[in-house]
Amino acid sequence: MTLSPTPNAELNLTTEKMEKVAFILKTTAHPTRIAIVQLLSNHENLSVTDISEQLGVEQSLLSHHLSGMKLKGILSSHREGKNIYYALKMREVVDVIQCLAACTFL
Amino acid sequence: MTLSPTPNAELNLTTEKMEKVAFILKTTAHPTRIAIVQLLSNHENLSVTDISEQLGVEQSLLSHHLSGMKLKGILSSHREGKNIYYALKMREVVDVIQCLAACTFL
DNA sequence: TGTATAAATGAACAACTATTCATAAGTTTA
DNA sequence: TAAACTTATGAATAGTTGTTCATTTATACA
Repeated sequence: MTLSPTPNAELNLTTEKMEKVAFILKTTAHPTRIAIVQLLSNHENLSVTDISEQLGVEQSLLSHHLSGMKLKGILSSHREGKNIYYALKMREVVDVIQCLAACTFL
Repeated sequence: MTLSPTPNAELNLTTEKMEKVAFILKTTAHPTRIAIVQLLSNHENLSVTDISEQLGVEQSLLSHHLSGMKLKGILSSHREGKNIYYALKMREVVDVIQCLAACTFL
């Protein structure tokens, strides 16, 4: 049996916090970016080429998505030779996606 | 002690599901809309005027936000005399916000 | 019925986001 | 060092979202 994250807690965010939450949600709210999070939740590190091939998304477009997500703190990256490997940094977004994906009515 | 919603489950969404999740995230990803969810998570029903006063958001703008959220299934509404009362329909969005708000680094 | 109140709507515009394309910047290897 | 490979960047454009304002619709009440 499984409990909710913080059962029945009241939501009581400051304006600043709401802005920050909105900011992260906006960064996550795109099918391609959700696919990226999903891939990286199942593979510690992937190069841009790996991701591009897996998702069938063109290099440049993918790069734009990746650098945006990195800038906003969702992903991290490091170079290894010719390749740059991306990893999930803010793992909370996985729970966020999981939570909505579990809605049967979606 | 509290567990995560579905502990360590792998994320494995279809393209269609990713689109639906993105759709809901997008609808939530705005400070005013997060404030609306927060208000309605703490009060079963509120009229547009109530919300407008609480949030200091102008009637027409608020109305646009509310009808969008209703259209997308996040809120419901019913009329009582002159007033229209809104309520939270998709309670999962509270968990989504809660989850991100709990990130200490935000 | 006329006036007041509550909320929705639609058009216009501003602001932001996504996508494409061409090019540049690192890195490796011949 | 030149060629090949991998990724990033920037400009241009298309598409979407947010905001404002004026107007309309619905209801209540004098």
